[in-house]
Amino acid sequence: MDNSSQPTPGKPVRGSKTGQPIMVIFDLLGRSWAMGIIWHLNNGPSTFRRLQEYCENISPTTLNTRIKELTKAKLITRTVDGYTLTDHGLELFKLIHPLGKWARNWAKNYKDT
Amino acid sequence: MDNSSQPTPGKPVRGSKTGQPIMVIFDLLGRSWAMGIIWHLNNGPSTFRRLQEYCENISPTTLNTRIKELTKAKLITRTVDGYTLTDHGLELFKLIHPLGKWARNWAKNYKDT
DNA sequence: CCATTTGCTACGAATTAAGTAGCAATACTA
DNA sequence: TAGTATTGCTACTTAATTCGTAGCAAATGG
Repeated sequence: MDNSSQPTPGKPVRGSKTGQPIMVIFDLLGRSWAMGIIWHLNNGPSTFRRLQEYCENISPTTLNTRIKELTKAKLITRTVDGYTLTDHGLELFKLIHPLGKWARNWAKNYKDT
Repeated sequence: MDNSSQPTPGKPVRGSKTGQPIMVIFDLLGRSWAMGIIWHLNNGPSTFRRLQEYCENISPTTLNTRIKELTKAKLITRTVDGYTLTDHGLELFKLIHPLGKWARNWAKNYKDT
């Protein structure tokens, strides 16, 4: 399979020719559905089809691509129960978790104006 | 200008037909360079050209598109000194700031295996 | 004035994502 | 144990996004 666009630390990515970790993560997470997949997997392991339902309207092509990228990045893995967050993935989830509450407040103000 | 793909709370976005705030934010930030722009603007106001330098290799087309989206979302704004984070944008930056340290650790383990 | 710098826009090419169909492998059922 | 359903994809075509380069109008500087 083509591996060329897998954001890897130390290799050129969007935002950093030298592959700074934060830019690697931004490149990885800054792709369609990536953060949503991590968000949903926090609720426990999911099969491919279930993940497809959770992410409304995601195409199998894109889901499969994201799964492979996130797996190579060791943020998710596949178990007998389905796809699940790794320890790294869970840590990452915990970091982005506060976005949920913040986003609700942001949305409220968005409407106000 | 075309407004149709501006992720807006309450309107269908990638990941949520009903436009849940967190999915709106994921749609907004899950586009190329979006998080990188916010990251760089934390260092203070930047002109268009300077932002272009900070974000290595970003095309003016994409930068301009992202700027418009983030401006409509009230995360950034334009002042006499250049583009800068709004209060909302600064809050958001503070939330994603820990990703920097985490990413460095993640990258370390990435190499280890 | 005249030269720079700035903030873009235009536009074609390349890359990424969407959408739909369907198939091979596994799990379940009668 | 043969038949049925479910799962995890792949194939393929079309649509949308992003890139890359050129360059121009407006503001700024000398």
